[in-house]
Amino acid sequence: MPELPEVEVVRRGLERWASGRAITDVEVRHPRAVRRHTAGAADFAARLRGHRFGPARRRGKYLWLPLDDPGVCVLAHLGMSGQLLIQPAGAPDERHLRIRVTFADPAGGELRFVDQRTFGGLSLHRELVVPDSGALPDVIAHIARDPLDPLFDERAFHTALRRRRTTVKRALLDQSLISGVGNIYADEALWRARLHYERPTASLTRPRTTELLGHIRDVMNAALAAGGTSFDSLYVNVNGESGYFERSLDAYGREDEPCRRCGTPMRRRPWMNRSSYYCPRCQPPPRPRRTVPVAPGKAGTRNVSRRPGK
DNA sequence: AGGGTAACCTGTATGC
DNA sequence: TGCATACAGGTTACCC
Repeated sequence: MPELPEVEVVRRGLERWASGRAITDVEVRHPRAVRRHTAGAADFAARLRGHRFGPARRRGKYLWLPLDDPGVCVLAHLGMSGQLLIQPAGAPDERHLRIRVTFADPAGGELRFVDQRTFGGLSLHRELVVPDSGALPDVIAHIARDPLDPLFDERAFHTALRRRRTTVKRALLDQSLISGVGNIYADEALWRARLHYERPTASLTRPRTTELLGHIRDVMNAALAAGGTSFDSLYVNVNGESGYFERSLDAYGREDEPCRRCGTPMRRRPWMNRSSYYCPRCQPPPRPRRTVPVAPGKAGTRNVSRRPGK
């Protein structure tokens, strides 16, 4: 369950049902579910066995559980279809069960990683203490803080947007600029901010950036309060329950339905091998940044977006 | 250097 | 019914 609110729902479940428990065994049923571990699945299992999970952490869409083996942690990414479930030991195996973790207190259930598309997985890493960044797994050092992180640096984010020569939705999905935002919440926040997804980031003023970030936080907090967004049984919490934020979506998945602000039919456009949903009236496409040079002798070429100061 | 695209997978929905 | 195609909430390697 991919974006920040859904991952946070899972983190809370792990914190409650997995943290503090001692691991007795790990069964890897699909080799690809263990990521970036050259020593292989058997070694992965051996390094977990006998250790205890610490508190559940999250940055953006990544989750991790430190082990009582100091400086070592288990990192999880759900990809497009991954689930972390706490199941009674006797429950029938799910069709796409990839990894099973059993504990010294079996009455508390076992932890299962289930993943239809195998874009997600678990991996084992060193947890580094980065002076300015807190403790986080070494391989996600490039992942930016997420908008719900109290230490998210809004000023630096805005500076980065101004410097980039890209469009606003691309930037929102760039996990090295801001993490946790995916296709759904990007479309929702852009709709709320009345910004077209192809708006150049360099054209955003500081107040616009502040406003956009406010909408991202609002929609994510609202989704979190509703248990996340679920379209089907693929996206569930650790107890297998769906969130119900889908009914509150204003943009995502609403092609041809009336904009909840102005009534204009919403549109869907193919975008980066997926879709963007927007209101053509509330979120008009940006004007081209540069005018085509006029023929010599004509009135003058006007450059609409000359950058201020040299 | 940084932006943009294709690939990694399995399943479901839709149209012919 | 069968078959082909499009699409799905993410990330990465690799083009240019």
